[in-house]
Amino acid sequence: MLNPWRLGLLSRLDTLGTIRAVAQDANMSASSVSQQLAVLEAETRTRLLERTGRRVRLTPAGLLLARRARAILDHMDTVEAELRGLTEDPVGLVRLGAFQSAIHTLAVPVVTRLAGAYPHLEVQLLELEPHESIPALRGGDADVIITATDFVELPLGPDLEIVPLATDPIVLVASPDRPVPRGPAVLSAYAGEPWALDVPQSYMANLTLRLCRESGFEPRVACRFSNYLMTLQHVEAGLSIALLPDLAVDRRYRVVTRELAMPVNRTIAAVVRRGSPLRAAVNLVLTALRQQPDAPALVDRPAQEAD
Amino acid sequence: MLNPWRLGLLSRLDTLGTIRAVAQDANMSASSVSQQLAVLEAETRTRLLERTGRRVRLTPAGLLLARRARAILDHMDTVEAELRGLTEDPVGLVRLGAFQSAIHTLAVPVVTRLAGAYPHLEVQLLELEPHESIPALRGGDADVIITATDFVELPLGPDLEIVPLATDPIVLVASPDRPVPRGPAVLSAYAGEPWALDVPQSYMANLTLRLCRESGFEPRVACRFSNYLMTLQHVEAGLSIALLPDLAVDRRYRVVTRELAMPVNRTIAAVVRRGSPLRAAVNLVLTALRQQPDAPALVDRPAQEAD
DNA sequence: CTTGTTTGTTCGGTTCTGCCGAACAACGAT
DNA sequence: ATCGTTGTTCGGCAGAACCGAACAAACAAG
Repeated sequence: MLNPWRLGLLSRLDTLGTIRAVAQDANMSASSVSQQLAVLEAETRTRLLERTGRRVRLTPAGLLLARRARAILDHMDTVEAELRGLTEDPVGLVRLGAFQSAIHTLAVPVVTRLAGAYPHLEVQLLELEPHESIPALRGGDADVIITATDFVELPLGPDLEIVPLATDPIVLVASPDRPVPRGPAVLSAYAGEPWALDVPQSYMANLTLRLCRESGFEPRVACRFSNYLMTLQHVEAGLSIALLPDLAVDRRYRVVTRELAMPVNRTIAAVVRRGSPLRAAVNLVLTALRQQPDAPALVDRPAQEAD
Repeated sequence: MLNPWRLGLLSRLDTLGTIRAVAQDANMSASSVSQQLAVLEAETRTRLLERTGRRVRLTPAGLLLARRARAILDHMDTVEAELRGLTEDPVGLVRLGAFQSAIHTLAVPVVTRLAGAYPHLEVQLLELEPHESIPALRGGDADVIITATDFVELPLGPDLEIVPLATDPIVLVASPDRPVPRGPAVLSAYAGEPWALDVPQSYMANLTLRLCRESGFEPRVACRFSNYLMTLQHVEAGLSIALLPDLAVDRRYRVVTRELAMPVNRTIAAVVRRGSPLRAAVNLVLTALRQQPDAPALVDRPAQEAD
């Protein structure tokens, strides 16, 4: 683990030229500076200094590290400043875009919770499907969006920051009156059932068709709805079964859900614009989204350490 | 000064959820983790943790810092990796672009010095004026360029990295046979002299005209050369005086130089492409450029520290 | 309601890192 | 040749970081 204080000493050595000057500038003794730089050399296992005459010069590696050190310290300063700017209480308007099934399971609870706790914060809710939410975010028409993809790593580019929220498994949903065995569902067992599908070419319709065909049958289409709630009603009435994202299954409907024997997971993530320091209000919404109790936690990175 | 080890603990807390898990993951006791996070809160003077029930949750500020911590640690890892990649000895071709007057004062000495010390390193020298060197660098036709501007902060964008090398003062140059008083030169004293100018619309010609006019006279144009060496010969012969960048004045010519009473300085800087890790050979050339003994050192940044 | 387990925090003692001053070695200027 | 300057090494000390134990609080189970 590279120590930034030592990096700062190296950077100062680059600009001031002599160890004594660095020591004076940092209110330390020259011996300490010498020792710390030696430690830095040991940690990085690289010769950074070169004794030439009675002074010291930076090796190519040392000079590179000195420049990079400045960038790192700037980075840390920026973060610190951003953190301080977050102290002020969150006020203003935050426009939160979410796709349909995320609205009532994620967005609405968050908005109601925040509305009670932060009276000066206004959260505007926009229904934006994944394909339209990214441009809206980039164009400044939304401040935070909730989107879903099949991959954990979204190829969105460096101008956007992704905050994973949860994984959303695709589940089989059926009426409790129907004979549905417990445990993970094997699709081929439902080959003869009437299926509720999304509208043609939509994400879920394509996915359902693909999974059914991979299981060896062509689903019998009982209906096509553009709205998950109508699908749920149809299923609840015992008229069909369907594949839906778990998030879309409102628990108020009398339906049973089963995970798939061949699991299919989407990643639900919040996205914000990067670059300018994050507004306190926006970060608050982000935090509230992550701390939804019913959303399964998502481990995103083990944060490896070096010595 | 924000401690990255502590930041790492915070990041792990974000992903693992509980302090004990962090302690186990980091081979520490839970008490230490708790203490270190408390220290982090004190250093940043911000509440990062929130006790909720018998576990702990991150506040909005804490969650923001955890995410930023990951970015910082990634940054440091990247630098470390780059540094390790620099250990291998520098081989290959480095194309160094420089403008005319920088070639024989900066570039050539560096190339000759490196040629002796690093037999596997090949440095190709290209004459590139400032206005054409930047596109050449961006287009991959050069690996390092030496350029000059009137401002220390070059508005080049985030894809290029600037390494200040020296400041280059504009000086008055005249034949030693001419009566030139010692000390800084006041231009109005040379109103009647014959002037050697660069070609019309060139940088130095425009600058000379502007400075003369600001001093209250129109210079009498004795000649116009596109090449500083020809100008120097003309001046040496006693036929004219001229304003030239100090770097352009080859000491082999029998001329005298005077600083200006109203100093005009250009900044000489090296520029490299940012983004991909720096090649060892390129960094070596960069280092050699910075360590030219006759180039006046340039203090670029005091590297401020916070506690 | 009580008990047991889990979680985070506080306290006292130990270990280790970081710092200083002095002494030392090398270089360069007078 | 002498002196001042620069960087490094060594012994000693202060403070930071760590651990284990004890404590407080919350949730689950009996």
